[in-house]
Amino acid sequence: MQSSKPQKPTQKTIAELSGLSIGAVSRALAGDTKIKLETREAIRKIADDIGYTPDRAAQRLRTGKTKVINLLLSPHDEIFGFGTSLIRGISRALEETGYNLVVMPDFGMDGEHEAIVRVVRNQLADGLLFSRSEPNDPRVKYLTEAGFPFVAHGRTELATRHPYVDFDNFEFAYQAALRLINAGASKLCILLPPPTLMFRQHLLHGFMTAVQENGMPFEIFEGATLDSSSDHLKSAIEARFSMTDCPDGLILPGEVSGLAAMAALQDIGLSPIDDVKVVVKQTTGLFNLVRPRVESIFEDLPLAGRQMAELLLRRIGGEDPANLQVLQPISEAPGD
Amino acid sequence: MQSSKPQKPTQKTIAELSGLSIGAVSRALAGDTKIKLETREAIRKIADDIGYTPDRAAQRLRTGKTKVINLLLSPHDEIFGFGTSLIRGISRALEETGYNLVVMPDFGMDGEHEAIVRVVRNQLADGLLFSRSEPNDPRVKYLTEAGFPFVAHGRTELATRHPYVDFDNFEFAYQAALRLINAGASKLCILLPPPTLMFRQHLLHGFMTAVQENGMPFEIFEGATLDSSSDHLKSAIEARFSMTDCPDGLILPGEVSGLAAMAALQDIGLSPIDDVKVVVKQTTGLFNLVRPRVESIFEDLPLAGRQMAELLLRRIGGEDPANLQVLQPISEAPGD
DNA sequence: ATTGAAATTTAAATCGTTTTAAATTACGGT
DNA sequence: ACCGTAATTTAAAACGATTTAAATTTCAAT
Repeated sequence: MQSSKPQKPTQKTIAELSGLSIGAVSRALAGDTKIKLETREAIRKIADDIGYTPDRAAQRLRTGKTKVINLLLSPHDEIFGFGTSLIRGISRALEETGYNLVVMPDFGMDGEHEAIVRVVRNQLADGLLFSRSEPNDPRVKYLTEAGFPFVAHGRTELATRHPYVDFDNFEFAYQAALRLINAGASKLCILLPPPTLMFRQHLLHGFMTAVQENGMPFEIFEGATLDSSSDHLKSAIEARFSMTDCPDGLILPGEVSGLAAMAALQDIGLSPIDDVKVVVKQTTGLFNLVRPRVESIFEDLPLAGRQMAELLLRRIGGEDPANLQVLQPISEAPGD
Repeated sequence: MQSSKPQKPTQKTIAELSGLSIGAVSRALAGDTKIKLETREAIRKIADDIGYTPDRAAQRLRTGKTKVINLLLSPHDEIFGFGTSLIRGISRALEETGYNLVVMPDFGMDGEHEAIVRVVRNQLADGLLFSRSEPNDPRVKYLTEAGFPFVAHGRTELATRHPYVDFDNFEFAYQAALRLINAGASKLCILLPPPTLMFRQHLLHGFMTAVQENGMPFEIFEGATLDSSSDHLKSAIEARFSMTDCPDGLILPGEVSGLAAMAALQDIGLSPIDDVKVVVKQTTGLFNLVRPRVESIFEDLPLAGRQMAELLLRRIGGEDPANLQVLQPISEAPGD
């Protein structure tokens, strides 16, 4: 009676069913033209009929290819849903490729490099994705040297050209400043990421270009960075904007910081519309729902994720790293 | 000169170095007491010295254990950073276990069940996590039947007791209603998830209990659910609260919907403080920064993720599913 | 010394695939 | 018919671990 377990079909099953050898089956399924077209089709059919799917572990053991992409998630998600947005984009690109996405939140900088080394040395993945690049990024250096495929979110200042997807933060800051100027602000201020991060430079450069081209008074916000806790950022903003000479135009390159700053302004009795003009970077639809409504410029994170994954696959496929670089332009899409 | 590639150390390397057989090495590293303590220590030492780590693919092929946990990410993130929060908690629990977290966003309900079946049949993971349980959840049924380890976020109405982690949404709605009543609201309203989702029942039940115990007028919000797009929800709220008999107390069990509702109220000239009292469910620090400040009740998602992973590991370890159930109480922590 | 059971170790099979090298079959040209 | 080459297919060796069954060693008790 009762059949003793359906027994997962393997190439051996197909070999027996077709009377061919396992080797022939393997080649046939791989589409090797050394196998007669006729036999290839016959085998393909049997495989489909019995619902054969190759065993990942066996393939991986034999070939060394893991079919795994690793995403290093930084603990600093200064933007709401940063991780999820990226993940969604990546998964989209990986959807039909047979690749799996493994996420590794790195708990503190301490373990991060160790984690990367482990992935490379133990062949835990075929490629690596990470964000928050630094001018002299040690991850980029290590991976480049090891010849391990990766795509960074953000550029670096390293000499060797490596794969990246970056948002045009120069343009973001430049346009944000222009908007403030057009709105009538007379002294501009921008909140920046910590100096270690590459995109601080781009933001700063874009900002400086705009203020200098227009001869505007300005200041770089001190006392907090984009990575500061909301509490800290909020009190820092309150402190600065309680003073008499405070700026009346503020650029906030992140949603959390945008919200924190607006709360701060309102809590000390300033209007983010009339008293201090605000421009935020938006990555979700969040600011469409925040009142009062402030200006925003959109960064498409799911798109970035998709592009990162696509570049990574091409890199794994052997393409020259120097050609795998994408600079994402700013857009005003609502991002929902 | 130049050594020809460091050659990743395997058990064979250790066997040669120690003069023992591969089998002995394997047992020794596994801590098998059939191997003399002395030898075990010697082997352990060699392994550490040469930096041996077992090959995942080989272990997986031989044992059938993947050391992979699969997370099905739903496209309906009605809460900001739902995915990331959960992921963070899960990763925390998996940190030292050797398990990897693979995330699979399911693109539409169509592919979801297919994806689950594939994971089970192809042994793509040792266990599965997913959210948004339904009263008669097909995933729970299938996985229970297949004997495949899983933990659901949310309970079901199924007869067999299965592992879950759930937030006490009854208590959330109950307490939220009480707060509105205490704040002087005279007619309460709650926004609910779609009828297919289990937690709608809990919210509804908690809400009804509170209004009936206090003899309050009430209504269930119609025209939108927690899963509606922000745009749709916003116009629905605007429509309803433009009418004269509208409620003056509103419960919003999600951050996005909370924000959308507040925007709607403000846009039609109502104050979320004076005109319509609002209570939202908070899962991040978001609402600490939203002005005007409204009441909130906190759901700890990273904690839920950690608990889900812990239960899953215990389930994989063979524990009785019926005992692996956690009901998370509400809390007022700021959730940052 | 000898025996037998317990303690320790080894040899070899196995998981499911890919791939090298060898074997077989087919076929056009003489 | 026969030969040589091209076209197909097969047998067997990996990949690196775990595990069954068998072999060896150890050692207390006679």
